[in-house]
Formats: sequence, C-alpha cells, structure tokens
Amino acid sequence: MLASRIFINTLREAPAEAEIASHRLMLRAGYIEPLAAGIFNWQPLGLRVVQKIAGIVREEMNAAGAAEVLMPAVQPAELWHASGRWQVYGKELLRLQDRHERDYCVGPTHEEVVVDLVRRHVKSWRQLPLNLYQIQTKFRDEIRPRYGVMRAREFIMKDAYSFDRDAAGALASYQAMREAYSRIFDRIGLEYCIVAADSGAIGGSQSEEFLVLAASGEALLARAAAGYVNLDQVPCAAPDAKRPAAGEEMKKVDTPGVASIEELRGFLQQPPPPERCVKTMVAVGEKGMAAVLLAGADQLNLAKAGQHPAIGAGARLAEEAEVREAVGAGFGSLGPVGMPLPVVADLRLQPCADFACGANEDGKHLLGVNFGRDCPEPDYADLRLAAEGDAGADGKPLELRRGIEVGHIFYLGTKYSDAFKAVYESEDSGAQTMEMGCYGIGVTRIVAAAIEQGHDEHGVVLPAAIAPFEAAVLPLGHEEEVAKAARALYEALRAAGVDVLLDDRGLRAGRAFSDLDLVGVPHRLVVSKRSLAENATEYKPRTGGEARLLPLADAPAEIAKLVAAA
RNA sequence: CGGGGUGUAGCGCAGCCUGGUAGCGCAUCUGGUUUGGGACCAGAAGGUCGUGAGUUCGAAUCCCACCACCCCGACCA
Repeated sequence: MLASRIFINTLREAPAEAEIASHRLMLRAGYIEPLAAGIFNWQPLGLRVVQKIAGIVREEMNAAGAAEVLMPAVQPAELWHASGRWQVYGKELLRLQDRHERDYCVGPTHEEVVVDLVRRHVKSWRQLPLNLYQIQTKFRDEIRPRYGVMRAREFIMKDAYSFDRDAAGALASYQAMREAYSRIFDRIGLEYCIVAADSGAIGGSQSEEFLVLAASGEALLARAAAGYVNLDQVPCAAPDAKRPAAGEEMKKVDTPGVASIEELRGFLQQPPPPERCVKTMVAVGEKGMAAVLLAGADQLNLAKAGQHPAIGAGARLAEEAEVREAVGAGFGSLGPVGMPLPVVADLRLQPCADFACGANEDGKHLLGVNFGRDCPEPDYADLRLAAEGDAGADGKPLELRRGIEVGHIFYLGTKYSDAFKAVYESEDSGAQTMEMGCYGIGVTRIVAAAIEQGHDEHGVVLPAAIAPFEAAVLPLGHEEEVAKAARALYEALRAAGVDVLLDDRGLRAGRAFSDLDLVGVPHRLVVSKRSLAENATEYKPRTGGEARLLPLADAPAEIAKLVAAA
C-alpha cells in the first residue's frame, strides 16, 4: 500500500469533544470521524484494523464449525411481535416505517431473524447441531452514546447462534464458542478475562462475558482465585463487632436542603462518622418495593438487593415520584424510623448504634437513632458493593480492575425456539424444540478497547495482528537511489508476506515519524543515504527498542519473523 | 428524560461582560531557502459567527425559541 493513496488524515490536535484516550487517538490518527451522535465514518486506516479483527474472528468461527451468513439490517416488525420483544425492547430499538406504513426496525440483534431462518429449513435431527454467524452492522439507539466507538449507536458486531438437539448439545456448543473466543482474544493479543455474567433475571441460564482489562472500562472487576469476577458478585462478610449500647436520645433536627450523607456531615456541627450515618434508598424488584439501608460511605449492590425476597429479581432504584408516593418524603430525607416499606439493612449496620438518618420528612434528619428502640430491628442482608480495601476470600485485600466488555456468550435454552416453534423430528422421541445459544463479539468496540490498552504519548500502540499495517518503509531524502531502494525493500517485504506500507508522501522526517507513531505501525524501516552507505535499512520497533541497522537483504525475513512472533 | 456546558475558517481557540471593519496558532495554496523527530522567509486563499425570530441606526456580542454536539446522572445485559 502506498501512503500517498490511502487517505491518511491525521490531526495534530484532537477535536475538543474526545474524553478518553482511545477516542482521542482514533480521531487524531484518522481512524474514524463522527457523523452524528454515536455514528461514525470509518476511514481506511481504522477500517483496516476492523477488518483484521473481523478476519481473526472469521477464521476462528469457521474453525469452530460455524457457518457465515449475512442477515438484513432492517427487519420486519412481525418477527419482533412473534418473540414479544417489539413491546419489551423499548426505545433502544430504532423503529421505522416503509412507504406502505408497515413497521420495521433496524436490527440491534438477530435472534428473531435467525430462528425464523433455521426453523424453515431444519426439520430433522440429522441437520443439527448448527451454528450460524455473521459480521454485520447493528444499531442500538443508546440513551447516551459516548467514548467514540466504545459505546456507539451504530457498530459492527459478530453475532452467532447455535442450534442443538438438546441441552447437553447446546452446552457443548457453548463450550466450543468459549474456546473459540479464547483463541480469538489470544490471537488479537489483548489482556482479557472471562467472568460470569449476572444470570439472575434469566434464571438457570449460563452466560459469561469477555472483558479487556483497561482503566477506562465500565465494568468493575475483582481479582479472584481463578482470574476475575464481576465486582457485584463478590460477597461481603458480616463484621464481627458487637453493637454497643445506645448512648444517645433520638432527636429530630432541621436540615434544609441536605440531600446526601456528605452534605449532612458538612451541615452538622459534630457529625457522626460515616459508618454511623445511615443512607436509605428504595429498591424495586419483581417482588416489591423495600427500603435498603447502608452505612454512609458504602455503595448499594443492586444485584444483591434483587436476591432479597422483599425485592426480587430485576431490582432497580425507585424513581423519586414513586418514593414520594410510598413514603411521603423525597430522596435525601429517608430513614428507617416510621418507614412504611419493608426495611432491609446491610450487614455492616448490625453493630451500629446512635446513628443519623433521614426522618421521612423533607428537610429533617434524626440523630441518636437505635434499632430496636426507635424503630423495629430490620432484616439484615449482604447489600453493599464490595470495595477497594475489603478483605477478599483469601484474606488479602481485594484487588480491583476495570474491564471493557467485548464478548458475551449465552446459553439461551428454548426461549426463542419456543416462541417461533423451531422444532425438529428427533431420532426417537418425536418433535423436539431446538436448544439455542447466542454469542456476540463487539468488533468495532475491540478497536477502542485495544487502544485503551495500547497507547503512549506518541499515539496508538497495537499488536501486529490488528495494527493497520504490520510495517512501514520510510524513504528519507530525495535521492533517486533512496527511492529505488525503498521501493525494492517494500516489494521484498510484500513478497515475504508482510502487510507493509510504503510512506511515499515525501514528508519531512519529523512529520513522517510522528505520523507513523500516531497511526500505530509496529515496525518501521527507514531507508536513507546514510543507511544505504551500509547497504542497510534502519529498523525501529514502535515500542520497546532502539533503532538498529538491518542489512537490506535480511530485512524482509527478519521482519516477517518479528511479525509472526508477536 | 433531568442537570451542566459548548457551537466563531479544516483543527485548536480568542472576541461576547461593556453592540460599531471578525481575529490568533496550526493546517491549506503560491514562490523561495531548507530536508533524520511536526523547518524558515515572503505572499495568498478560506467565515450565512449553529438556525430562526426579535430589540436596535447598527447584533458574533443583548432578548426569545429551536437545533446539534459534549460531560454528569438516571436507563440498559
């Protein structure tokens, strides 16, 4: 590839809107360009990275026995009515009508389409198992797209769907996908982990997430014995302290405008320590609504709240209006005394006496409150989100990391095959419903995740497997012999199987160097009068090494070896 | 959807408070000198100041409405 011909649009300064490193660098390196909120043009350099990732995904999916298809981006509403998701999916589903006013959506996922396809063709047990996948553009109308392609509305995803005769077969397919995914992320060359996903709402289903470790990740992880787990799945032990006797009388104080524990402590002359300031929130699940109590500095773990019988699965925080209707006071003034809802307290509050809390009256708080005396003893449960510094299961302090979700595998059971009557004639027991799994990889998100993990002050640092080019040949100087030798080296590298860029733009040295650094080319080969005097090229890796001379004759094989070893 | 912020040349920004010829750096174009980590000199081009409606002799600047984008939150597996 010639640099002069492939539309390299690097920026010296990053556009102001970019917050995180990957977004900034993808704009600066000319990988992407925004077109609308969460919608991007992929320029040639960025697209090359996308295609390299997609290529690896495709190879491993094929190797795992999956067959590639391509399903439409626009899907008829009837399919979504059949699964019931036309009602359920909400505003994330971009809906539209054609000229005949028939309803369609832009596909955020393809369970409906693929089940419809498979049920019409698969009739016999002999046709199973089957795994169909595609690499295709999806659209999810995110409430708030952000961080460039990390959380975009339009994005490229690999989605696969497995169909098996029975649950055992489906779990084998699941396992095969798990292994294929591991090979994919190994080959891409990122530091990643696999964690169990919260399966509470689905019940009994198996689901795991693949996360790339990066400081800017949205998912919180904790190191566990084997790898990592989602932070919200880390249990918190009960404190072993005993509750001291009540030492204060309960009294009500005016606290106008105080809406948080921090503000309360700032407002009071002699505030109790945070562990004796009780924070009250209201959670709603499928079983009902309850007040949840936590020590002031702790965070609520909604997944844990959902396990309490008074709340139930799918727990969320209540809206202020719901709270006002149920309790008569708004956020910031809630507390256990006179609370009409069931009260569940975190284990850490068990030894808590003489605490401060809201009075269930706007602008008022109570001090010197004691369970058992001033209000009923609450039900205690593990409710808080584990935090940095907690003791882990092995007694050592919990180690926290963040991750970016780039893959998700899911055992589905018969949820969709039931809805679509995807049945086959079994070998011995008549008509059977197919068992399904679905498996996603966020291809474009991986580009951002890889850059989050790989960058420095000069720009993008990508593994050779997914860099836009594996190597670049850069002629310096205007001598005829330099241009000729560079061209020859470029051709030799191509012949050796290296994906190489010839930077024939004739830029000044400094500009060319910083451009190649910014764009993320892992291996740089400079050809100049100086190097030709030694019959050599000056080789420099993007990171972790000094420039050194390589004989021109050896360079192609040497670089091919370095690329293969990466 | 709630809160905050920003829209001025391709990019980064100043000007707005206190109304009166639209500016700076980088990028671009021309000529020249340069040529190993974003060169220098000289010249040039580039703007419906987000859109609309007002106030005013006069609006980038003041008022109102709208739109777009960004950030925080809520939402989502």
